Amino acid sequence: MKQLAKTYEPHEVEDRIYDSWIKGNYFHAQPDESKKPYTIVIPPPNITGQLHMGHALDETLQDILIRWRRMQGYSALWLPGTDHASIATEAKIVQAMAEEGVTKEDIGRDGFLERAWKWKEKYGGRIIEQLKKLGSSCDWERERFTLDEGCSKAVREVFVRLYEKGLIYRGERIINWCPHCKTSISDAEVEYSEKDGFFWHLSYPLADGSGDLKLATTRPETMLGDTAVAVHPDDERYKHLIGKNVILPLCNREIPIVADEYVEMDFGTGVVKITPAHDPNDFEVGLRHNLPIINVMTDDGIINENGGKYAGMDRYECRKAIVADLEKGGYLVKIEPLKHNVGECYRCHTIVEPRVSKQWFVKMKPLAGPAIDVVKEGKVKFVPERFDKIYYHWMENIKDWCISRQLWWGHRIPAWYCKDCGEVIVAREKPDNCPKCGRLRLEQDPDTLDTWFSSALWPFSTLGWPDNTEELKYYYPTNTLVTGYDIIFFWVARMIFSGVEQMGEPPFDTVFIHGIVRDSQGRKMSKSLGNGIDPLEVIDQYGADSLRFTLATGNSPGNDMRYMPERVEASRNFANKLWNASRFVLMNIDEDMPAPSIPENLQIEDKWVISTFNTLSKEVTENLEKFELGIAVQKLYDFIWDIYCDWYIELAKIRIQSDEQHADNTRKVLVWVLSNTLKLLHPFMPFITEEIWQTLPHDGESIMISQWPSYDEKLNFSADEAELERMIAAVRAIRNRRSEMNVPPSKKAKIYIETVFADTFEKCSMFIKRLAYASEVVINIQDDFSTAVSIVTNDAKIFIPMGELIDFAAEKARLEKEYANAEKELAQVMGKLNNESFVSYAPAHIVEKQRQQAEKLNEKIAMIKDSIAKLPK
RNA sequence: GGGAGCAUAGCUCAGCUGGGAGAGCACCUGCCUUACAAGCAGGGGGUCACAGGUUCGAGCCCUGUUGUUCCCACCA
Repeated sequence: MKQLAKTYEPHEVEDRIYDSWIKGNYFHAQPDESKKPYTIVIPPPNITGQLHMGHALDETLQDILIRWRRMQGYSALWLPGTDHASIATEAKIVQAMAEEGVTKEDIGRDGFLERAWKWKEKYGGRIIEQLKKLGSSCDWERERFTLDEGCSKAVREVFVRLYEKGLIYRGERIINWCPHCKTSISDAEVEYSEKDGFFWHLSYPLADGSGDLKLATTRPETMLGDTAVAVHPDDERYKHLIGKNVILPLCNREIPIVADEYVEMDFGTGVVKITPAHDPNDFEVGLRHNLPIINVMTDDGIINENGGKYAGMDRYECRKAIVADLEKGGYLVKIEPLKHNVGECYRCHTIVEPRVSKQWFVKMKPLAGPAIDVVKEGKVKFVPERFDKIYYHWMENIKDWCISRQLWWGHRIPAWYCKDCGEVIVAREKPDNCPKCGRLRLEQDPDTLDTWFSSALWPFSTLGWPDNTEELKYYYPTNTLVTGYDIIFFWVARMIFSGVEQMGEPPFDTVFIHGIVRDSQGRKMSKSLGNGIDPLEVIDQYGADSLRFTLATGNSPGNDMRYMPERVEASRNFANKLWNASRFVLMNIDEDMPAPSIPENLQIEDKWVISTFNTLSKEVTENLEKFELGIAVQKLYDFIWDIYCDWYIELAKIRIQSDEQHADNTRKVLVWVLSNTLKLLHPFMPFITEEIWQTLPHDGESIMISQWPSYDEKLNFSADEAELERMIAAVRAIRNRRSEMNVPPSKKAKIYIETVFADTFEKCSMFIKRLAYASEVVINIQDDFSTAVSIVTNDAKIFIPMGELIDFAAEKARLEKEYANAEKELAQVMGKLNNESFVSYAPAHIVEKQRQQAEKLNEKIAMIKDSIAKLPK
C-alpha cells in the first residue's frame, strides 16, 4: 500500500512536480493539423517587475484555461515573454546610475544601452522564475522579449507600412511632457487627480491706457509664454475690445485680444490668457488665430531664456516669484483657493507639463473605425460584456497617438534625416545614402518608440510575423486574451487595431477581463502604502495551489477582489481535505490495482456518486466555456467536500466493512471517482492533483496530459440518485433530533421506519444503522411507539423509542409546530396552484413541481398527525 | 460634465437566460467515530440599500432615490 504524509506539504512537492512537467516537455505546443489550436499570449510582465498579486491572478486564470484546453485535446499554446518597458526600465537604470554618481550623458547612448541589456539579463529572468512558482504551464521554448530581434523587425515593418500609408507622421504638436523622465508621453499615460491649488486673478492693462482686463489662471508662470488674451465673440462686455492689445505684465509685451468661441462667458471673468506653447486648448486657439508660440521651459521644467529674468528657475519657484512680482506691480487682484485636476506622469507621478514639440504620431481615426467594427460585429468579445462600452467610448473619441519618446531604451525610430538636403527617410534598414541628394550624411532619429507600440504587435510578432511562419498560420488569431481592466486602453485597444490593420484579422476572439486584487481593507496594493502581499511568500507558506484556488474562487469576471489571508487558509484546508481523502482511498486499495475503470454491478451509492460526478463534469465544462471560473471551482469544492468526502467515503467504509462481496467494486469506484475528480480540479490546483494522481493507479505519464472527463449519458442514474437522497434525508433528520435532545453518539437506539419506499430503505439500512447511531433498523413493522420520538421526512416516518429520555409535552409541542409549518407551506403552494394565472402562464415543469410539493406536504401532514395521535395522553 | 460597477448573514463574497436565499470565515452545542481537530455532527443568524413599476411569480428585468468605488473628459 502506498503512503502519503498525514498533511499535505506543498513545498516538498511543487518544485519536483514542476521539473517533471518540464522534463516531460508537456508545455510545448506546436502546429498539429490533427488538433485544433488554442492560443493565449501572455500579457508580458515588465523586466523590471517583481511578481505581485495582479500577476498571480492574471497567470492563474490563464493557466486554468490553457491546462483545461490542453486536456481537452487542443494544441494549446501559452506563449510567454517579457516587455522591455522603456520608460519604467530606463527610469530604474538612471536611478541606479545616480546612486553611483553617473548620468546618462556621462556614458553616452551606447554605454547606456550596454548597461540596460545587462540589467535585462539580470532581472528579466527573475519574473519568469517567479511565474514558474505559480505552476504556469507556458511554452518556455517560445519565450519572447519585446525588444528581441523578431519583435524589433515587426516594429520596423509596422512603422514603415503605416508611414507609407500616411498613418504615421511627424509634426510640431502640443504633447504631454514629463519633466522628470524628460520625455513626451501619450494621453493614456497621463493620470489626473484632484489637487488643492489656487486661482490667481490678474489684471492685464490695455495698451491704450483705457483700463484693464481681469482674468484668472491656475498656472501664473505660463504668462511668460502668453501671446494673446481671448474673449468670446458674443460677449457684450468685451466685444468692443476685440482687436485691441493688452500689455503683458512683467514682460511688457503687447499681445492682442482675440475672439474665440472656446472661451466660456460664464466662467470666471470671461477672459482667458492664451499660452499656445503650454496648454492644449490654448494651442488650438493659437492655431486658429495664427499666434506665435513661445516655449518658456526646458525639458526638465526650468524656465528658459524666453523667460527673461526668470530664466533658470524651476517652474514652481518661478510661480512664486511671478506671483510676488505681480503683487508688487499691482497686477494681482486676488487669490482664491481652488480644487482642480492636475495631470501626472503615470510612471513617476511628476506633474506633466503640456509642451509644444516635434514628435511622431499615429493617425488614429482610420485605424479606430475597423477596430470598432470587429467588436460591434462580435469578432472580438469582451467578458464581461460591459467593457465593450469603455472600449467604444475610448476608440470613438481617440486622438492621434504620440509614439516618439526621448528615451534610449527601446526601439529606435526607423527614420533618418539627410544632413545635406533635409530629406526624411523612413526605412526597414539603414539606408546607404540619401535617395534625394545621394549624399551619405544620414543621421537616425534619436528617439525611441512608446513601449506600447511593440506590445500592440505582441499577438503576431511573437508568432514570427512579418514572416509567414507555420506558427503564425496555425495559432493566429489567438483565442483568449486575459488581462485587467486597467490595461484596456494601453494595450488591448492597440492590439486590436494593430491586428486588424496588419493581419486583416483581430488578434483574439475573447478578451477575458479581471479586476484588481486589493488589500483586506479594499485599498489598492501599492509600494508607497506598503500594503502589498507578496505572492511568493503566500506560496511559501500555503502552496501555489492554495493561492491559485483562492484567486479563482468567489470572484466574478471584471470585479475587484480583496485579498483575505483567511481565504488562503480555507483553500489550504481544502487541499488538505482532498489529500486526506486520497490517503483514505490509498489505504484501501492494493498496489497492483489496475488503472481506474467503472466496475459492473454497481450499488446504489456507487450509482449516486458516479451520476453526481457525471453531472459535475458537464457543469464544470460548461462553466469554463462561459469563463465562469469561480462557479466551476465552487462546484468542485462542494462535490469533493460534501459529496465525496462527507457521504461517499463514509458509505464506502460501511460497504467495505460489511459487504465483502461488493467491497472490491467499492474500491474501484472510490478510485475512479477520485481520479476523474482530480482531472477536473487539475487546472485549478495543478500540483496536488498531479501528486495524488501519480500515487493512484493510473494510465499515462501525467494528469496534465490526461483526457478531460466528459459527460456520459450512460452514467446518468437519476433514479438511484433520488433514492439515495431519501436515505440521506432520513439520516440527517435523525441526527438532528438526537442532537436537539443531546443524545450522545455512544447511545444507540432502535430505529423504526414506516415508508412506501421500503426497497430503498432496506437497501440502505446498514448505512442508516451506522450513520444514524442505530442499534437496529426496522422497516414497516408496527410496534409500541408510546415512548418513541417521531420524525417525519418527505418520504418516511421514523420512530425512535427513547423511553424515559422523552419529554412528551415538549415532543407534542414540537410536532404541533412542525404540523403548523407544514400547513403554512402547503397553504403557500396551494395558493399558487389555485391561482388560475399561475397554472396557465407558468411553464409546465414549474407547475408540476408545485403539484408534487403539495402531494408531499399532504403526506407529511398526515404522517405528523398520525404521530401526534400516537403520543401517550 | 459623461459613463460604469457595487450595495445579499457579524465579516469577505457567490448567486449569468425571473420559480429552493447560498458559501467560506466568525458564533453556539456536542464529538479525539481507525482519511483529515487544517476535522466530524448539529444549530442560530438575512425586509437581498430604499421607493415605485413590469410579471402568475423579482435578489435577478425597468424607472427613480440614496450611499459608495472607479473610468473618461476637463472650464482657463
